[in-house]
Amino acid sequence: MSPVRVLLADDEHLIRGALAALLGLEDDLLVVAEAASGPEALAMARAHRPDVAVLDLQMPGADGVSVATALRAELPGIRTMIVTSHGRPGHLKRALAAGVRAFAPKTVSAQRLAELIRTVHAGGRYVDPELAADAISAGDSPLTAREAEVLELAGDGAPIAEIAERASLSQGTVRNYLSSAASKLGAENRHTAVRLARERGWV
Amino acid sequence: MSPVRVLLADDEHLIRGALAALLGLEDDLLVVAEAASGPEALAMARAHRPDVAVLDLQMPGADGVSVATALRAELPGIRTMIVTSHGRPGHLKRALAAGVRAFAPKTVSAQRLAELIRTVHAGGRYVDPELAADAISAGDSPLTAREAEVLELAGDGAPIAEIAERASLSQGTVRNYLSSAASKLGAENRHTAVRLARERGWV
DNA sequence: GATGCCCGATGACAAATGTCATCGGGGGCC
DNA sequence: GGCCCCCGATGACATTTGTCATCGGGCATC
Repeated sequence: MSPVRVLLADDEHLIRGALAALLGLEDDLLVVAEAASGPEALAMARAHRPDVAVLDLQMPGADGVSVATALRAELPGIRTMIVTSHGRPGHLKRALAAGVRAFAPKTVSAQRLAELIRTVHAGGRYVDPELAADAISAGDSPLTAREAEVLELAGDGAPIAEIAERASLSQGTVRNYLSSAASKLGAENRHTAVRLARERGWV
Repeated sequence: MSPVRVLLADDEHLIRGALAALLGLEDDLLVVAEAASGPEALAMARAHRPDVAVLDLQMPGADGVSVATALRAELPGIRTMIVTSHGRPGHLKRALAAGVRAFAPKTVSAQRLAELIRTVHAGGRYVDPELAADAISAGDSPLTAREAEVLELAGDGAPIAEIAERASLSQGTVRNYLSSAASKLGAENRHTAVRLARERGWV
């Protein structure tokens, strides 16, 4: 049986290299390409047509989920999986929506990762139980589209005036949205609301 | 010549294992212990007395710098180095103050890391040029001790009243400190001030 | 001993923000 | 059609926050 052709994408050279070396020890796995950024991962996928793409969540240029989305559209034959250090519920949700087949934290062992790659290649799926539990307990976002949008614009601490301008809304409207978003999240001001929404992956 | 005895501490099993495997390939390096948390790293250091401790910056329990500080006090014979994903200027400064001999991002290759371990073992020092440049350009914190403290308490978006209570200060005083801190940082409100200070590693 | 800086506080004022009621338009659903 | 929810807006009001001047105490430095 021919080996599973794997694409590794992670911006940390240290990890990527080490991983490539370890996975290379498995007889049935073959790392055919490596990438250090989102765009590079896409390019490598186009060039090498791997069976499975192992993507880090945070990469320069485009994050793992964006890459997965692009791959799904362009090269649906490639199965994607996400490996990440900080798994937030929203990421998992976004990832699954993007057709990612597996989602695991970097705390798994290389041995386990190799198994996951095989599972994914065989058409299986996997989600880290702990992350799944978090995602389920976080539930769905109670925020409306505009509330989320405004909340996101408020993310870097910008004043209302700036948010209003960037969202092309009146300041009053912005304040109303922020107020209702904060109340839905149980926050006492928009800044904690932003933090909570981020923790739950709703922005 | 006897090999360099190395302690590896990183909470991400995937990386730690991969790293251990790769470094193990080097004839002159010997990974004698691994740890997944700060306290565990300390325990392992006491038990195995490595020559060099390679510490991740962010670990549960105690971060790399704390571990380095503790090691310096308790086992000064162990040379420490920090490897990290997100190198912020303040971390570098704290690390050097803690007697860390090398500071590198995880974007280096395993080969390079092996070299660094040898360098550190030989008594040398190394700081990633880019991180060093950042640290230098970020300069010293213009914040006074209380300003920084209050700014940190403001970190999660807490209202003034809560900050005042937690800092045992009057609300007016808190507002004054936040105001002066924001003005020193060129921010238009405390929230962006917090963000800027964090980016520069001043909190 | 004067000077300067940090600490901690107060008062006053202006500006930003949060909250609420209310309005009109649009769309989905029973 | 009636109901509900979202969108976008306005006005009014209370609260929070930012800004500034000012004060006194402590501490270091020249």
